[in-house]
Amino acid sequence: MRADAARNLDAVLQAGARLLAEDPGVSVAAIATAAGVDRRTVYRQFPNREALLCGVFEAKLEALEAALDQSRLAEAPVGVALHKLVEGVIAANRSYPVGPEQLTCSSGLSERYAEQRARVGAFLRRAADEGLVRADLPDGMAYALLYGIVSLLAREFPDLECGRAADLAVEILLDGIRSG
Amino acid sequence: MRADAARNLDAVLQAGARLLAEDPGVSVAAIATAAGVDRRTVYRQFPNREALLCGVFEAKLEALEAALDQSRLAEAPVGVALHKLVEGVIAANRSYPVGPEQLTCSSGLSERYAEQRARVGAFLRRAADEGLVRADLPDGMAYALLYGIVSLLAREFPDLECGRAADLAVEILLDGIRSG
DNA sequence: ACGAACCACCACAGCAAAGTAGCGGTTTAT
DNA sequence: ATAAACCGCTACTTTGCTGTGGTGGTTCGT
Repeated sequence: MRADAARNLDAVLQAGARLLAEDPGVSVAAIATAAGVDRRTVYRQFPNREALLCGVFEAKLEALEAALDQSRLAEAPVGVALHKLVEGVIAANRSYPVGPEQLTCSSGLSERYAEQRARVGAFLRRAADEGLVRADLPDGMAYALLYGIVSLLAREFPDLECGRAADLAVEILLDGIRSG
Repeated sequence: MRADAARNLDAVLQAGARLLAEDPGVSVAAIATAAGVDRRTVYRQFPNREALLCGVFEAKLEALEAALDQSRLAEAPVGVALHKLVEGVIAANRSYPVGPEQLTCSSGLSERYAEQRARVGAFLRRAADEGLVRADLPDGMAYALLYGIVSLLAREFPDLECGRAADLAVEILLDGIRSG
């Protein structure tokens, strides 16, 4: 791929993530315009609209995978790993504020997404085994809460710096908002 | 309004809320079909698509208002009021699983929504004054967390019975998921 | 029972967005 | 420097949804 094409691809993916987050039905034309690119250019790199959405999700997925890798979920002390994980996920959500719910993708993205879910699930099980988090929650709830709270913080409080947001997220996830 | 018309209106609002939750761009035709009603019938009660969306939001808003009223936010002990509030909001979210983010309504719904926010905000301030919840959180975060966790539980764990879900939601909101 | 209100089944125009095509000009890699 | 790759532009067809009109049949209120 040529350098200018790569530049344009980046711009399209970034603009796409931003616009899709606030309106899942944005037109390809709007995304192209926001990326400072012709509509035809988008169609040159993605055969159709759905492929573009897949591309955006794949970009986010890769950012998340990088965050998981950096957190060393299997080896690091659970507290440390959790904080790193949360910080990475917040950063990824800031760059690609799209949610995974609008994924009707026919490619293998769901599998990669499920794999991530499994990795984090295993980590949360370890956290439960080591006595950090409750073990009596319904299946998948710890995972849902982790991503829910993190997405909430990332989306609704954009003024919070990444590290501070991660501190708060971990604090709230583990200890709630009770006083004292 | 005649009885059959009211029945159809209910069906349309309910189907609309359900379908809109999983795809904000559903066609009026799809909603009508899901409600077991002709497309023309929808257009008889709502002049256009946007009015239909407003109707759905208004229905949810009224369910939420009823929940707020029943919780006696200003007088009841904070713990009791919080639990009642959460239970009511979960029930409302189950009936109308649409989020308030897709509200481009030009009618006065935003005002009513803001009023609700203010009522709950005042209650949360009282909860902080009485020492139940932390007072050092960024502005609006307690509110965002309350609605975020409640929506999460209502949406992702539909098998949980309402009361049990409310127990869990309050527990997690106040004390987090730390073990012990 | 009976009139009024409501409904379902076409059918139609208008529009916005998806996707496609070709061309002349520009950027990139070697 | 040059050829290949890429881009922007304009224009076109197709598709799916919106909103409207009419007609005959059905259901509700009294």
